[in-house]
Amino acid sequence: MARVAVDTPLPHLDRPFDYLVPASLGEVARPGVRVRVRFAGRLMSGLLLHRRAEAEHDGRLSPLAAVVSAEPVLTAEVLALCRALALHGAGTLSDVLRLAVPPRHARVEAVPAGPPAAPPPPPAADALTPYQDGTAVLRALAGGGAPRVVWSALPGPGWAASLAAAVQACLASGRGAVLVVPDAGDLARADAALTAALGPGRHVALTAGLGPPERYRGWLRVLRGEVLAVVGTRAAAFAPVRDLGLVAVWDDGDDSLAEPRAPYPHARDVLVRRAHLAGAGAVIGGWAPSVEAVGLLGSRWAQPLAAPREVLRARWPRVQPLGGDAELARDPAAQAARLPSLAFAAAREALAAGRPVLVQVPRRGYHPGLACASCRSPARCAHCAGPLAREGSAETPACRWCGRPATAWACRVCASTQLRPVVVGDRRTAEELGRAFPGVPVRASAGDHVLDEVPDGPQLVVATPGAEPVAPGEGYSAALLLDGWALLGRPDLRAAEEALRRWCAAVGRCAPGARVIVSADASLPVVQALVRGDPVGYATREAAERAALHFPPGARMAALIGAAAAVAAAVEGLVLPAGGEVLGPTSVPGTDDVRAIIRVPRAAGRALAAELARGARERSARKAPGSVRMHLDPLDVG
DNA sequence: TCAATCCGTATC
DNA sequence: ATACGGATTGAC
Repeated sequence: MARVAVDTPLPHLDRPFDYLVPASLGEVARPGVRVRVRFAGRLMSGLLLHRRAEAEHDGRLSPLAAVVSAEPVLTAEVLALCRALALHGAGTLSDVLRLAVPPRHARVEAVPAGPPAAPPPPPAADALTPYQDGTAVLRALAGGGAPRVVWSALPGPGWAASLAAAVQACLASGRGAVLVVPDAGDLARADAALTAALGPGRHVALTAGLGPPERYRGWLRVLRGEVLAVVGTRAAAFAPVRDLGLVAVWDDGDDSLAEPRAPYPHARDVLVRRAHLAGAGAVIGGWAPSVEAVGLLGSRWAQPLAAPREVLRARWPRVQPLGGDAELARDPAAQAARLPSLAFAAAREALAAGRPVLVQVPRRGYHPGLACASCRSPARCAHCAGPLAREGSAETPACRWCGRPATAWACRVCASTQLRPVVVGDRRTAEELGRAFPGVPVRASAGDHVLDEVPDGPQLVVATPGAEPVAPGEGYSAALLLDGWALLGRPDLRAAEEALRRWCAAVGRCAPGARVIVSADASLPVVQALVRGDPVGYATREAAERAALHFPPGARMAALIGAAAAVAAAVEGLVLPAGGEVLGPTSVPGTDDVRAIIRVPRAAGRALAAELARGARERSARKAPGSVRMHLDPLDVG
């Protein structure tokens, strides 16, 4: 008898089914193999979960139609992880398994397994020395322990070597390691650091850019134990590493780590859960760890890993905020080149020393939000604290969560009753800078023209957040972070956290002693956090504030998206946990869909996920018309 | 009384 | 989706 997870999209069939194992398949029908089974009269794919003597089902059993290949592609550890993720995200096991187990590539699979992984060379240097207890973390990993840390990385290119040192220490204990990074640029840097630390051939890099055969080849090498270490983009969080001893994620606040397919697991959550279930160590960090990561400190699941204050102070650049519009208006240089004189001076200084200057400008195309005309805090709904926006040419702005019109609005911070739209920066910045510094080369890195690195020498490097090229040596000598209020004024509850993460990414590319000018108000806590180099302190404060406003992660939210009638019926059929509320539905701009938001106290999060899953099973069992997408802990509730 | 058809429900 | 069972209908 074999228990099989059948690959069906129907939520009410989200449970294992029992099949007889024909004698001819007795040997190959092992746990984890891909199978074909007859299911409701049709031949369907599935994964063999386990073999049992007794069937749970009392009816007649069908035989397995075929074992697709003898490769046990689903390990017990990854199965347990997928089950936990499905439960947490109100999704089906099949949906999560599709994310965890890549499609088969028969030709690649036919190549026999190579020799098992050799032990790594001894560590050459301790790349965690600058951090308080960094050496202890490496020692614990090398000794078979499972330290879990939220890591605030010092600025500079050393982050990749630090992570490679952690992976190397884990490998030294005979266990495997998974490292996840947000994008191809960071992957190349982490890959190089791992090669430097471990030598060639002791790890694999997994990314969609490889193409299916190459990617499957690498994935199989991991599954077969030919390598014990993996670095990759978000799907690599599921890599079937043997004897998992360490998970690590770099820059965990980057939203490319959020999986866009249901049930939308975030690579950080995948890895945290995996470390928890497997008893592995964890390094979650970046130049600015996310509010969610810092939440792991509050619950004592992880310990902070940071440099001592004097090390940080020596390494952190001098950050000078430019203040608000009033200051700009008094500044004649600002009117000339739209560049305040302070920024102009910092750039000139670095260029004169023959060094590159980073200019960070926001991307265009953000949803225009509304802010307080007086203190510029994002405008929030008086009822549910959702973000306000003006739909089309409507006179009265409305809440993007619950849809209530904001009549008689008053700012929560300064009590002003005036609203104003947030101004977003534009592409002319690069040309204006070029005019301000004639003869100095201007390089742009944005969108589909991202530069990986720039050569040495005086130059202006204009980049959108996330596209900052690496500068030679320790980094840029100056950075100008423009249009800060545009980043801060986005109608998104994570706007300030995201602005800080992007600013810290720019700081991370700066050399010691660099000057950083940020065009944002010095009195804002998020700007002070940048000046002090204290993103974790900011995230801690932000988490407390969000809890007071019933925002995630202080509360749990779910978004239900689909046709109006389907969403209404789905919401109607739910029995919400105590303290739960429904916001909306409101229309989703640019689509025919609507979105309802369900918000419950944090303690009721598990109950909410269970109830949403029950609702989905019920709707699919009675073939309710229309489909409703459910997204727990959505990032974009703005 | 039997066969054809419809509808609901389970899918091993 | 598809298959199966039970109920329903219509003809002899």
